[in-house]
Amino acid sequence: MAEQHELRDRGLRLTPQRELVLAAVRELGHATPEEVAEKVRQSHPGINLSTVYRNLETLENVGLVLHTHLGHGGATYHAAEELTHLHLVCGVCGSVGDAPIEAAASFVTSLADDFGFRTDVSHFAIYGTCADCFDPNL
Amino acid sequence: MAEQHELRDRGLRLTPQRELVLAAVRELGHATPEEVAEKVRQSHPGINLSTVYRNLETLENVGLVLHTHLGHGGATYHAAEELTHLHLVCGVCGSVGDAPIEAAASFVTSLADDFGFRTDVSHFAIYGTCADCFDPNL
DNA sequence: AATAAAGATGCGAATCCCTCGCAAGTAGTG
DNA sequence: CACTACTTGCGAGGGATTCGCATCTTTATT
Repeated sequence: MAEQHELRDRGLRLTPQRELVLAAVRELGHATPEEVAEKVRQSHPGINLSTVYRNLETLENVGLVLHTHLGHGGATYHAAEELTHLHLVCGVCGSVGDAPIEAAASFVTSLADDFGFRTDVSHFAIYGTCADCFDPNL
Repeated sequence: MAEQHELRDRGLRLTPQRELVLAAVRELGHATPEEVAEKVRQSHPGINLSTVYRNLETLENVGLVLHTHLGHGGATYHAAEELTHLHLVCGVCGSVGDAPIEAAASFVTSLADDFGFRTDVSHFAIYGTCADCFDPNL
């Protein structure tokens, strides 16, 4: 249960940077590498952006972290265990809303049944306009 | 019906570059700015990449073209009228498969009803693993 | 047709985001 | 405590996109 184990059990070395990157992703919910770096710098000012990128990649390789492309360009990282919702990305305000994964269940099933396509919910980003930005007058 | 009108009617000037960019997007189905530029160069070798970017943006502003983020990083552009399908992006081979938009109809409806979220099908990219890359042994 | 004003284009520089290479530092092992 | 492999920091490198600006075109007007 100690954090050390989850890293070492997966064959990773325990470095302060690595642990901080993972902790940051978990705290932030979803964040860009830049945001993760900023978070980590609160307790470890010297961390290098390259290190953040490399650790995110490493953590993703062992399944502790996942990334999604939410549109703008950069990737967004999530802790693997927090992926219990869909991401509703608003193209107007850029906000990322959540919706329960079950909302997509039948959709996912029909894609699998009809097209043999296995939808990866972790990479599932939905674009549109959120309720706040949707103006009936337009 | 003439192409001139669809551009001028939307307040845009008619330039050879603009028309060629639009034509290229229509011919290509979906393409990156780079690919559009390459296509345009077949008949207008001197076109500048900046011009392609600017025109894609302009055409998008007036609704003739749309873009999606298919994951890798760069945006992919589509002619607005050709958006009659969903994009199933395979994370393994990178292929972009199609599925009829109706497959998502009930999903879109429930997001609207339950969350007030208006899903923009044009920006709708679905990540997962295509039938060809899906190996039951994994 | 000639002309003026608004817009577009080309070009090069500048950014942004991310990746690399390398030397120095550090965790894990016996 | 020493050794080896993996990590980190740092700076350079690279690809994609954006910007600034001078020049040229399209359009609306004479």
